[in-house]
Amino acid sequence: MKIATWNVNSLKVRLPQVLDWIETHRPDVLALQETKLTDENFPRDEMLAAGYQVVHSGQKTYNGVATLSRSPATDIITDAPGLDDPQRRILGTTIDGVRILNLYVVNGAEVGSEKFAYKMDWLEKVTALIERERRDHEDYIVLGDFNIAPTDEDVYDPEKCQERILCSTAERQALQRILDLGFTDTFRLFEQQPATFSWWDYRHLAFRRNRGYRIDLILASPSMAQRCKATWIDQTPRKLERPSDHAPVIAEFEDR
DNA sequence: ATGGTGGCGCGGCCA
Repeated sequence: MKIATWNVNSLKVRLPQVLDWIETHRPDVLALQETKLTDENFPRDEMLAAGYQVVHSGQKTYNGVATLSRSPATDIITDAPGLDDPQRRILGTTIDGVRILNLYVVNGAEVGSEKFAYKMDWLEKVTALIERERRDHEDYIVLGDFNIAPTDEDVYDPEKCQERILCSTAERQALQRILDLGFTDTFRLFEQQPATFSWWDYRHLAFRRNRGYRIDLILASPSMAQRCKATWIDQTPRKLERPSDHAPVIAEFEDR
């Protein structure tokens, strides 16, 4: 089973790239973030023609999460309890018996800002949701754009980024609280090249200089981590014309 | 250096 995540930064713009990519990689599940589309504008027919079922929780202009899958998705949720939130950032589905929680974590702007406080509150409520759902789903994957670089290894210049957004102790502790529920960052199950990132700012030639961050993660429950054969970041789409600022991440799991 | 780039959508917000 291949499970992937990709922040596409507008599915309207990136649709041809996404269709090419799923044709090449044939993931069983692809979690998308930042679709920036209402549900009625989602390119459902194109995805169906490519062999993928679609669940989307979107809004105009901002945010939006979609989960594409070769098998149908059931038990769909689009919110966490206590998060009375119009922002479309959460999409839970069950696909081939695996619970998949697709997240577009709040960016948080700047440490100490109002948006940062909101990010912390949002993460707390999502963590409570995961904790509750975990009891009913042994095979559980949490994936998406976490807007948190787990460690200094996941940042191009740790000193420059110290205690700044994406890297602060508070954000890393919030991620650790999810990991403490029994999840593994599957990328780190395997030997990786140093300075392998999943997001680079559009500005200052950051991609060419590899000034990036690894903030797109695939977390696995113990039963899934045990079956994980490989996790890698596909930087090919980031090199295309008019790319997303994020690269897709793929994890491959042995079948039960 | 408070800039810079990109998306949405047409002014200003968000990342």
